[in-house]
Amino acid sequence: MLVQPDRDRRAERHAATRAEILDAAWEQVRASGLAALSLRDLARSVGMQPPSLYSYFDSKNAIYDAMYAQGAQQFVDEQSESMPTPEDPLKALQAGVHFFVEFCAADLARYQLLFQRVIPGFEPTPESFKISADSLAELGGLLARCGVSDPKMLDLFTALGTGLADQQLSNDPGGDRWIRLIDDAVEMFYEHMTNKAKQPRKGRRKK
Amino acid sequence: MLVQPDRDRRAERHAATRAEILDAAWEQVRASGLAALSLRDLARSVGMQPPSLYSYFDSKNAIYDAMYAQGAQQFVDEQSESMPTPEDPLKALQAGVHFFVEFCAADLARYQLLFQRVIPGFEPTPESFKISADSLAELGGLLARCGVSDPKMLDLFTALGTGLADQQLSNDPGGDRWIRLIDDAVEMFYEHMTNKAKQPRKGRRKK
DNA sequence: GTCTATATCCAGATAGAC
DNA sequence: GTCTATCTGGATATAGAC
Repeated sequence: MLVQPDRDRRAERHAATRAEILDAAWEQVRASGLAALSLRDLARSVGMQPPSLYSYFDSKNAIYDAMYAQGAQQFVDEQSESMPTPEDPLKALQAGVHFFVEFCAADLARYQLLFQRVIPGFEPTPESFKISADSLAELGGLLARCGVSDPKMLDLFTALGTGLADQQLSNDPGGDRWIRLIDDAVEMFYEHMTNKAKQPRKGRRKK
Repeated sequence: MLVQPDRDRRAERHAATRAEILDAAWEQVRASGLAALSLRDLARSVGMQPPSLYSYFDSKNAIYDAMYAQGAQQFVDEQSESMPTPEDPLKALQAGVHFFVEFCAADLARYQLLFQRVIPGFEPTPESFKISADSLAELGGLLARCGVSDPKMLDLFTALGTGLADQQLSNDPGGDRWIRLIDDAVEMFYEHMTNKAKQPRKGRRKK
C-alpha cells in the first residue's frame, strides 16, 4: 500500500498560499475600497495568473467570505484579549464601546465588510454571521447585570455604539474626534438607563 | 437673422428624458443595490441602446452625481416642509432626528448614496455636498439656542442620529424598531447636554 | 494538483454613420 | 440624438500541459 508522505506539506502549502492571497486582498481593499477588489490585480500581486486563484477560492464571493470570517475572528480574539470586563458596569460598558469603535476605526474596509452591506451579491455564511449575534447576547447579559432587562435599552446602546463608529469613520478617518466622546456618551446612556429602571413610568418628571 | 423656434422644446425634451433616466436608475438601485447600477439595463429600461445614455450623462458617475443632487434636494425640501421648528428645544431636536431617521429609512439606496461612501470611484460635487454642511450648521444654531456651544455636543448628537438611522436600516428595514426609540434617545441627550452646560467641570458628582 | 492558455460573457466607454 | 460597431478590461469557466 502506498503512503502519501507529502500530503501534509501540500495542505500546509495550500493553506499558506490561501493566507497570502487573503493578505493581498486586504491590502487591495484598504487601498482601493472594498467593492473595488479585482481578481486580476489580486492574482498579479501574489505572482499568479488570475485563473490560478480558483485553485484556492471557488469565486470572488468566496474570497469575500473568507475575509469576512477572518475579520469576525479578529473581532472575537481582540475582544477577549483586550477586554478585562471590570466589575464596575459603567466602566465595562465604556470599555466595550471603546473596543468596538476602535476596532471599526482601525480598518474602514473591514468595517464595511463586517457591519455594512456594501457588496451587492454577497452575504456572509451563517456561521460567520453568528459571531455578531453572540457578542450582542453577551452585551445583553451585561445590561441585565445592571438590572436592565428592557430590550429597548439594548437597541439604544447599539445605536449609540454604531453611531459613534460611523461618524468616526465617515468624518474623521484616522483621527479620534468621536472616540474621545465615548466615555461621556456611555455615561449619558448609563445614567439614562438606570434612571429609567428606577422610574419605568411613561410620565416624565422634572429634575 | 435666423431664429431657433424649437430650442426650448428641445431643452425641455432633453430635461424630460434625463429625468426619465434618473427615475429608472432609482428604480434599479432600489431593486438591486446601489452599486449594481448597470448602464445596459438602465438603457433597456428606457428603450434605448446603451451608448445613447451618453447624450444625457457623460459617464456612469455623472448619473450617480445627478442622483446625489436629487437626493440632497429632496432632503432640503422635505426638511423645510415637514419641520415646523417648535419653540420647545427638546421637541425641536426630536422632530429633527425623526425627520432624519425616517428620511434615511425611506430609501436604503438613497441613504447609501448620500451618507455613506459605497461607490468606489464616486465623490459628489462640492455644491451637492454643501447641503449636509448647511443642515449641520442649522443644527448647531439650535443647540446654541439651548445655551450649548460645546462642539462636542454637536458631534455626540450627530452620532446618535446616524446610529439610530444605521441600526434601523441595517437590522429592521421597513420597520420602526429604532424609530420608536428616537424621542427617548433625544430626551436622554437633552438632559445630558443641559446638565453638562450647568456643570462644565471634569469631575463628576453623584446624583 | 497546479499551472498556462484560452474562451465566453458582461461591463463602461468611444467613433462614426445616419 | 440615436444608432451600429467596436475597444478595453474584468469575471467566470474550461482545456490541456507538466
